[in-house]
Amino acid sequence: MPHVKTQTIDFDRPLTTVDIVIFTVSEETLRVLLVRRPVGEGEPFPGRWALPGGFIDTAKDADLESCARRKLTEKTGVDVPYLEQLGSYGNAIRDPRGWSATHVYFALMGLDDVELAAGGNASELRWAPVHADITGEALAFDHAEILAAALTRLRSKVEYTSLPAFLMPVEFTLTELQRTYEVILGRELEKKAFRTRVLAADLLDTVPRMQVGANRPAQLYRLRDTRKAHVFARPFGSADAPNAAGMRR
Amino acid sequence: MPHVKTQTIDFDRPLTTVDIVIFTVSEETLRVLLVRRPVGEGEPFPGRWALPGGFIDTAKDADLESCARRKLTEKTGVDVPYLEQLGSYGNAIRDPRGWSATHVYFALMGLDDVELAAGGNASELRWAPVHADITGEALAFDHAEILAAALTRLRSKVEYTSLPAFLMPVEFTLTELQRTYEVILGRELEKKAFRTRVLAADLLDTVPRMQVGANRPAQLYRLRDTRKAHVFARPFGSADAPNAAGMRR
DNA sequence: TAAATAGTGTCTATGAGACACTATCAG
DNA sequence: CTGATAGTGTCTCATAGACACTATTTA
Repeated sequence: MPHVKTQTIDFDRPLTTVDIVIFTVSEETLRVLLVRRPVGEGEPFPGRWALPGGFIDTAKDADLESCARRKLTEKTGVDVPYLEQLGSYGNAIRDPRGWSATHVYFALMGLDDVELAAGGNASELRWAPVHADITGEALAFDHAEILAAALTRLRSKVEYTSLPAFLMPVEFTLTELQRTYEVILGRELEKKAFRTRVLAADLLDTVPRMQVGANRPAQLYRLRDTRKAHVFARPFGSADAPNAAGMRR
Repeated sequence: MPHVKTQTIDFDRPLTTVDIVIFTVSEETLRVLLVRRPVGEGEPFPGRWALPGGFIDTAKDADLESCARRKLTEKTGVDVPYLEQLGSYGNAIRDPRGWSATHVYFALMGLDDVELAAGGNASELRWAPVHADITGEALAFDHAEILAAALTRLRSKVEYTSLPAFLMPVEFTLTELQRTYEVILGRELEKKAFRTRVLAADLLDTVPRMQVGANRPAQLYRLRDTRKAHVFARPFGSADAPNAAGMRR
């Protein structure tokens, strides 16, 4: 009898969910994890792609964040290194079942060791590339709008934080990290300025190995603090956008 | 019969509220609006001070933000110039009535023309000064924690945005604006650097009047865009904290 | 006149941007 | 050797910080 207490409250309770926008980078492409909506009786948006998430289980979830972590672990099989709240979205029309609100989390992960183990059926889960117009895709609910907000947040924070380091495999070179910045920002950064800043920030530990290839070997690094992002005093610049900070949230 | 549809959903619905942290500055003091909890049958935290807010009215509120605006207008009688989402807080224990989640908004307003008209009884509503230890006060629910988060957000954004301009009366001098920055940041700023930055940002319109007093008159300004904050490329500095940006959210 | 606050001139230090330069590998 | 990418030296420019200076009012 889950609704015994409801009568003591004067207002109807909105449907409440938690959704997660989780990004990664692979093949020099920013990607977001999507799941396919189930097809069934009374299911909204059957068969459409959606952000991972779902209803809060008030019996199992102690709070919103652990609900988000639970859902992520169910999908990716790993404990994500970076998780923050993006915001919440609630209105009368986003869910055909009624007034609903979703608490949205924003997560980043590297892709070295992970397979999307979950669910069995791989067609139900995919790392979708984030093209320029992905926010126009026919995602379920208002998830296209939420994804757009997450992208804005990501791009904005990448301007002045070390967030891209959370999108890397465990070990990486400075050039690879710079490429991740460039992929997200959609512009090139100046090599010397980038390296000076990142190294001065003391974010990275060198690992005593080099990445070899058909050229001069590159020093490998790994994140020193895998839980907290670094904030640079100034945004990354570029030739055309000397003050490209955008709205920082 | 508000709960007819509930049986189609497998999970219990958390209680859902919207709360607002609204700041202002008066008498060189940062203040937050608090309301007294009602005393009555089944009311949690009776008589305690709390952030303004309450249940979503799914019949009247089209979305979360309009719910927040409705509650603010009920309390302050004005349309607040700055409103953004702070985040959401939900867990099993914050409300004795059950698993609950609140969507929290962050608002700023100037105090020139406003009386707390609402409610009639003035003892139910107050602009509480934000002292160093206000977050230890015995606010209702987890509102002390939410207030602490809002303060962190405010202080963080004041380092690199024009947010304090939204805390000013309609017309103000540069020195008064600088004082507001200093009150919030808890440290003094360098006059010349402050003025150069603010004027270069092209945020303000001069009004063709001066503020007179027992000294040289000061130019009066007003905000050019009363809806959008400006983001400075670098944080405001100080003697002791050349890189005092903190975590920007 | 003094007191008080408004507002400016100017020097220095810091770090980003540009870009050419050197370094070290495979083949 | 060449090709390719890693990594550095160094100059210029913008702007913050410091702080002393001038400006304009009332009493």
